[in-house]
Amino acid sequence: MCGFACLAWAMFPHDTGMKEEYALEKAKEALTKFLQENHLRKTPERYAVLERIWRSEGHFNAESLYRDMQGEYRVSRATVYNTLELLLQSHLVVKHQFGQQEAQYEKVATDKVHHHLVCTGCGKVKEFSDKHIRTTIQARRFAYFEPGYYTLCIYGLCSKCKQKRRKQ
Amino acid sequence: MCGFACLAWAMFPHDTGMKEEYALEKAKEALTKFLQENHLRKTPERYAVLERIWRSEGHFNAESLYRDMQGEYRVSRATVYNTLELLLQSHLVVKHQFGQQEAQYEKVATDKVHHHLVCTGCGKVKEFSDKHIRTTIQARRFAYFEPGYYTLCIYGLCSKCKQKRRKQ
DNA sequence: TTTGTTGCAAAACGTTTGCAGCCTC
DNA sequence: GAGGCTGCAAACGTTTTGCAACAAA
Repeated sequence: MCGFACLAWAMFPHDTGMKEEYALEKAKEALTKFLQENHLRKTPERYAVLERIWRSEGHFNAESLYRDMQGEYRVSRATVYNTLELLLQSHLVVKHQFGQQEAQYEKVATDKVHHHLVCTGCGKVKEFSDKHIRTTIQARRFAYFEPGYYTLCIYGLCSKCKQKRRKQ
Repeated sequence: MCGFACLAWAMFPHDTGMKEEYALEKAKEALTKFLQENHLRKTPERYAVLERIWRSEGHFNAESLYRDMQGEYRVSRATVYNTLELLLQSHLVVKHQFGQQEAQYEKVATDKVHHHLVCTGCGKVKEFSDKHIRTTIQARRFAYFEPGYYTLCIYGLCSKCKQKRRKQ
């Protein structure tokens, strides 16, 4: 048994060939289940946000999500924030706070649990995967704490910024 | 050789009996070295901020640091933020962005590299140490990235919030 | 003397909140 | 029909910025 009782991880097992449609459908089901269990309403806005996120790749922030949705849907900023909070609670989305800038989100659709390299020079964020690190962290148990998900950020200098610093 | 070229970790090796005075003195030396190497000025305000941090324990944020310093020293909020940025760059201080709240800082004085459990229910942050996790992460090398420090946050529910959720 | 650094206050920024009206249940 | 949820805009709190004065080099 994995200490990380993460709905999404369990739902989307290792399957690199998984169709996108299928993933979106599964995500919708998970959201529906979550809303029902918590006696929350199944509003079209909530599904619209979910869809928009599932059609995109990589990191995004609340503002970019809001902007991207204008035109296609009519959803307010407040609803974007509200819905992100719900998706966070249902483990369909993960939130990162890299620099001091705005929060970054990611869908937990694929099984690609990864870690982050954040350059303190230019602020760029790269991803990397390390099975050994992942399993080590996920194997850890806690007496009075139920882990849901984790974020590992390694801060340092990318090669470009390292060179810049040398020249000075 | 450790991939983490962290000034502070190298400077303060495992030594649980280290005198606080000594640690402060070492930290001042490190700051001086950093300022000189980067052609920055050794202002009294910068050393005052360093001292105040070194006399405290645990996490703090910019505002609490600023407030605590009023009376004893006369340092502006802007200088607090500026100096924290310098201490961050010199790896004398580490910065965390837990929830959506303000950033938390910590001195890197002792060798207690630790990880964090963040409760998504009440927002409380607990620390834990795990040598296995630590060494696994620190052993990792990167082709085009020089790691400085890392933060590992495990988000989940503390036992109190877990019980609350059940009752609903 | 030069110019990096300071204090102050205003501005910026992401996020949250209050409220009237809407729509799910 | 009740009240959870929405859009809108104003408010919030943290962090950044602009600028004149100061002081380290």
